[in-house]
Amino acid sequence: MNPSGISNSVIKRLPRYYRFLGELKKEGLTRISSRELSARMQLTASQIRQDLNCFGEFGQQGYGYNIELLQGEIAKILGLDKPQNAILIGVGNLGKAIAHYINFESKGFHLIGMFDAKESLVGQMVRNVPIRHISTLDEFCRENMPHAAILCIPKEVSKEICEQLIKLGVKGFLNFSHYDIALDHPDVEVENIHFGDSLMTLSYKLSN
Amino acid sequence: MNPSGISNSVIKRLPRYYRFLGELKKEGLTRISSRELSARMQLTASQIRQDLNCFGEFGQQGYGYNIELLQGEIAKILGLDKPQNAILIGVGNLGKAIAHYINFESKGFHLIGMFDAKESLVGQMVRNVPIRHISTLDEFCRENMPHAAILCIPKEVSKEICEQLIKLGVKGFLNFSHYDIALDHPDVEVENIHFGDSLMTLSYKLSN
DNA sequence: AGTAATCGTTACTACTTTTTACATTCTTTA
DNA sequence: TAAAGAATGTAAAAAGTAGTAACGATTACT
Repeated sequence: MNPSGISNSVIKRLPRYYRFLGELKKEGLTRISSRELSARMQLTASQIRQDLNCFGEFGQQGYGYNIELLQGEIAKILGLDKPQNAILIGVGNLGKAIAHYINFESKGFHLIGMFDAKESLVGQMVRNVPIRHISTLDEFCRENMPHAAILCIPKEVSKEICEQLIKLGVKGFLNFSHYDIALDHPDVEVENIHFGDSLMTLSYKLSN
Repeated sequence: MNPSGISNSVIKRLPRYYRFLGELKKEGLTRISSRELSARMQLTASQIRQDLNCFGEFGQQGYGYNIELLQGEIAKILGLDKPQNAILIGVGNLGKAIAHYINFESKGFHLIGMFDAKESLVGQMVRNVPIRHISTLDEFCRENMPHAAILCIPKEVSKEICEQLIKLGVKGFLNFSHYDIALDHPDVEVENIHFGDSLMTLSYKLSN
């Protein structure tokens, strides 16, 4: 169970609900029942009702859910309506791709800065955000107070930068490095994305 | 529980064991006890012993585990010793970064081809692998029989390409698109990586 | 040879997740 | 406007999972 009192499995399903509702909206639908939605999402109707019930009463008996309204509620639950400032550390191949590829705005964040140790990158713009030198991180954070950081840096430098960022008040990390962030900072939230681990897991599943 | 009879939570820990053992090796250590390893990895010793016990008896009473040997065993369990052929579909920002960034060889795979619909990309080389036109996918697969595909394509085209690949015998997917692969192909293995969902989850955790 | 260390393994406990079931409430239609 | 039908919200049960503790057995070390 999460600090918020909602189980992780429920929380992890929320973005998927959000996406599916977006599609239904695109299809021009205005209402849907838990039964219909369950068929589309390959879940049970009761699970959907129970998931939503964690956060409030968004449906109406005899009618179902208003798609637009429900999506809006989920957006609020996810905090998408109040974007948080984020910075990206490490603008190598991966970092650059992430910056180009991900639409932060629609996912609850506002990218306000990018940092790298490589002088030659400094000054370049990616999506109207300038790349700054890592030595200016402290100053930038004290002025702009980012809430979240996306870490696209090698494990070796992760520890130092993480501790620096946590001291500066960063509370959330999207972590692509293999460093185990903040194992003893209970107030820091981390989402890990480890390509390598996913590949090895896939390798396991294919070999067994 | 997995088809293999081992629970998913155990399997997901294997890559991390593998990585930690690699580090210990680098430090010049040759042996370690479950107790010492548990301290480093923030697990309980009991859990480590039980995890490993799913696959065999790799330690010795009174001694502990030989690091090199254990890492080798885990590599075998993960199938890293028998790399499988993989192809990458969609060589945009993300696909290109993945191709540059990930060392497939050390993670159980051998990248043998990349595909895109954009003519201007065709012929370019990334890490000595040529980009081919998507129209040649069928022919290539019939000749080279890839086991796995990394999907870096937009949702809209995912469905079609997935079905094509499954028909061609591809059994594993590393899926970056938001399409729900193979919901009714029980013999197809999928690892999903959804940046957007991870960001939204992080947004939730930061707002609640 | 005896002591200490450490594994492999079983059994237990706790937790989490999902499903079932139904009373309640709303919509719809005649 | 009343009755029938539809679908929710929610509590309680069931199923499934994961983690911990405990201990006999085995090996290393002095």
